[in-house]
Amino acid sequence: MNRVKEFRKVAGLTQYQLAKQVAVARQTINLVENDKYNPSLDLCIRLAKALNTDLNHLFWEE
Amino acid sequence: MNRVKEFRKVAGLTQYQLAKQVAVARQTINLVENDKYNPSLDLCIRLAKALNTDLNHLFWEE
DNA sequence: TTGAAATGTTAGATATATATGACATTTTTA
DNA sequence: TAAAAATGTCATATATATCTAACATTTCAA
Repeated sequence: MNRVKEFRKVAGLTQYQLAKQVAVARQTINLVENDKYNPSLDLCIRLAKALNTDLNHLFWEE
Repeated sequence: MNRVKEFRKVAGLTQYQLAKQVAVARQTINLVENDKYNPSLDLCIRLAKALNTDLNHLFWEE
């Protein structure tokens, strides 16, 4: 249960736009948002930067 | 440049002990500590918990 | 100052993250 | 409400994280 979708919405981005910004396929964003798999640290960091936040806010529970 | 080695030392653990705690091979810990690759988010979270810290402290720069 | 423990590193095998392409469904907008 | 845009999902392919095993080097205690 990460918060990528939530932060993406706040940033006003579509999955496609976010995918382009972090240089992955749109499907990859979709799968990450729906907890269908386990992204690499590198991708997590790129996502956090693209969404103007940090690792804890996106991926750390409690 | 993550801080896994630093936190592991503070916790008084060897690479082998930490590896066992987070259920990976010792070599995986070694490679992560030396930035030889890109761990999965899941492993990062297990490492943060095992070292009593969080994602930002271990892997977020600045 | 030797021997044991810890760490670094390599090679080959396997599991899985990620890509591409395609299509179905849902949501949004004209 | 129809068309367009966004999202969900599947299949196949590829890159790479992670495993095991082995050995070399460094660190540390007796």
